[in-house]
Amino acid sequence: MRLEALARAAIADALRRLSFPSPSGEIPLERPEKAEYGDISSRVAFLLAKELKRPPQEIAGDLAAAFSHPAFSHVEAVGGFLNLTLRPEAIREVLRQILAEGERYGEWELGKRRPLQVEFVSSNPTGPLTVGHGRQAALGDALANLFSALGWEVTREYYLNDEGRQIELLAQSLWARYRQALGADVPVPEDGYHGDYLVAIGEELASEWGDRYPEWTPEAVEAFRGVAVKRMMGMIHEDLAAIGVSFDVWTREGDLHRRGLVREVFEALKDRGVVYEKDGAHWMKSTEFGLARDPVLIRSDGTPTYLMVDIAYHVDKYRRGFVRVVDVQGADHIEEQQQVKLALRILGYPEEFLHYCVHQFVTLKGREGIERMSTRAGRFLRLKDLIEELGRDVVRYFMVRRKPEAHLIFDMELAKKTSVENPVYYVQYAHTRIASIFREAEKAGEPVTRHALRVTDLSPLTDRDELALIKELDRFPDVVRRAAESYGPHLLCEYMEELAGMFHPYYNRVRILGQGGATPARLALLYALRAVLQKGLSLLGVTAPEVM
RNA sequence: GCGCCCGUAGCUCAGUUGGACAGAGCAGCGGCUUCCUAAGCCGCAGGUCGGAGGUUCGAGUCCUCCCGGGCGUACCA
Repeated sequence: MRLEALARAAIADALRRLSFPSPSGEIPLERPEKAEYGDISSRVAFLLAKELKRPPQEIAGDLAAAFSHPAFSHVEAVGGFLNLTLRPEAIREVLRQILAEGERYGEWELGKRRPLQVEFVSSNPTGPLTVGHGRQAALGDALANLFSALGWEVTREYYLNDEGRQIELLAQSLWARYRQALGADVPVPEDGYHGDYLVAIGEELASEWGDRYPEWTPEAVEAFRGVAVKRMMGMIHEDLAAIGVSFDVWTREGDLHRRGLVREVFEALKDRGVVYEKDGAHWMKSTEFGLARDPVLIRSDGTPTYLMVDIAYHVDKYRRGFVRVVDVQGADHIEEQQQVKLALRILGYPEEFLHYCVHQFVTLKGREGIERMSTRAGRFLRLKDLIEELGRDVVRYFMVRRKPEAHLIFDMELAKKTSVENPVYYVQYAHTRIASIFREAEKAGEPVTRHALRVTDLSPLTDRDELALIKELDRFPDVVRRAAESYGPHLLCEYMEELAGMFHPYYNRVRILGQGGATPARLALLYALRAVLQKGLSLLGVTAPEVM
């Protein structure tokens, strides 16, 4: 049994013995920072104070007196808190269980193999991916990994918006570059795409097609749109390959139209009476439901807006059987999200179906001219280039290290020059050191396999750092769960940095090899630690190197 | 104006469902290597948790207002 479960059972037992009521919900537990407060503490007495009409400290005192559980060596009531101290054997038992679970330690079965979708990146094919998309790629992929670990059947999906006005502008921008390559003085449209990346493609097309498209005719639109989207998708695939993210499903906006779904969902909204006509367009009555404004669903020219398609897309997701959908999106989509959620609510879809992981933007520090990135203005740093410069591990780790809803200041110079003090290296180095010990241990004929270590005598593990490490390892499954359910992979970074920060001093102080009976026991501890580091890093899409 | 997010040490940020004297890394200063990788370890210094009220036995955490920053407020996506 895990330590928290142990403590809950013991406290519940004491409550029963005293005929005290149980608090509504779980018995609250904490891991106190100070050693003198024990291994686990509970403020359950505070919760019962009102109901029992007695001061918390009295209740805690009674609980301490009635407390009796073999896993705990002593109990103390301090200032209303109930502080529990575990017996070392109970802590070591946790290690044995971790070794029994092996590489699966940290996984859950909460998802029960139900289908869950993570939609992320979904960048329009109007340019390569920038470092901003990098945050989303790292975040989405980590969340997908985390939900897999919770036992969900996860689908990674990319929504491809390959139609509409932006694509038209892209095509026209490319055509302008093509004309320029042929010596014509054709400017890129002011609200078009000004990035360099279209210049080279324009030149290629000039030499391939010659003067075939002198005017911006419907034929030209068709030709350039096709080429532009194809080439942009090529770049996006390169960027995704660079960061190591791959998708299971690509959904194109055009598919939704062709299936008649957009029309059908619009009609459904109309049937619910939440659509009205004004100025030739169809609007949704969102203000009646408390939102800031009414959005257009169908333009006066009869074409559906992005929002309308987005609503239909989510209906489609539901029909495809997803029990839960997580959309990773930038903060500039918040209003859109409110509108989609409202529409789904009106249509009667369950509230818990759609979740958004909203993230703020990445600011690049140390690169002149691109502090405020804009694909359209051609002012950005390509994700692939960043990764080539810093390495995939550093980029991925940095991108998820901060909570999504906070701005991320990516200090280029720091990320580069601190390759020595970088937190990702700090964590990876802990793994590398353990790997190194295991190489030496094997040479020395010590037990190194899980099979051998799970039956080894753990009683030599009496050092305070050793017991503290085991207690920290015990937290891992909860961290995984919380990181997933709160859409905060940064919690995993924090945890692993803590773990590495406990291991390095221990390593420095305590020798593992050549210590007689203590050696196998310590190897057992390090085996579990290595497994957790591996698992944690892999959940973030970061490697766990054997050698650095 | 309205909506959402952020404001914690010089810098970048953590901080469970409110809890026991506010944490980490970097930067700064001073130490540590006959031994499993020094990409490491030990120590010092550094903060009126943006401000003001309020709720509570207890507020960095919840509520209100204010200040500062970001994003949105399109028949763009």
